[in-house]
Amino acid sequence: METSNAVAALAALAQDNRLDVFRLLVQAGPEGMPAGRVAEKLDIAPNTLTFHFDRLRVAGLVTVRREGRSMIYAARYDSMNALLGYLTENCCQGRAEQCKPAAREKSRPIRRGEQMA
Amino acid sequence: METSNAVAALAALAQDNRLDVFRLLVQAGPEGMPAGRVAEKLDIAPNTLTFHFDRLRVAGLVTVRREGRSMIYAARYDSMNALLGYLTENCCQGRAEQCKPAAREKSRPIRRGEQMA
DNA sequence: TCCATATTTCAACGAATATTGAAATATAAT
DNA sequence: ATTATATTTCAATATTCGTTGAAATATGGA
Repeated sequence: METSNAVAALAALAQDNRLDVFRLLVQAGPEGMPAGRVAEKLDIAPNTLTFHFDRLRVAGLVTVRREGRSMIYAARYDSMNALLGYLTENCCQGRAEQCKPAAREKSRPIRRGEQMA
Repeated sequence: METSNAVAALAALAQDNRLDVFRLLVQAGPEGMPAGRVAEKLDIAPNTLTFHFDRLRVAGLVTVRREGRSMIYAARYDSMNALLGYLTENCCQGRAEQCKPAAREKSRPIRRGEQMA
């Protein structure tokens, strides 16, 4: 992933409504969810939602397909993975461990044989 | 990390100059780099750079300290890690593998009358 | 066909953003 | 004390952003 794409993806996610939308679509799984149901669940006006879906779509983070009267949006897991890869590569000197401070909180258990950075 | 913090961090990185600044600081290591050197390396006006440093600092992504006449900015690896954690947790259903194309089941059209997740 | 449902398009608006130039501040050197 | 260096502050500006309401489009059902 190139830097310009990373900026686009970050910008797409850097808005509370859009981040909520994306998280909901991730939860919904690969089959996606109709726009109306997203609007309902997150209490966002349909036209506002169209605006945000568009941002996510242009940034490559979601796909759309029509199913009858509904437009079904789905998260693009591959794009999210590419973004995580970019951030790990460029903002952690290539290793996620680089980002972990020595005295890290107990956000997750430490597995056997794991390096402590 | 809470969603509002994630949005703040994403917004801080969602700008080409700022992403460049952060990447440079990550490369620079824990000791950081003086503002002037960042300005020089990235060819950004000093006052513009102050604006961007501020955004990164408020978002918790960098620290500053004075060293003589210089202000030395350094990347906060822990914050970056927290952001990566948030994204992995909330946008990949808890596993980075979820985001890899190979790991997800092939998407199929939804049949009429089929219930949505 | 006519009507209801689902979503998008469009114009408008205030708010936030990124950049610039000029002036201010803080520290160091002479 | 004066001058130079490093950075910030401030006001101004153009641009982009997020939301709203009204109207348009697309599909399905009676």
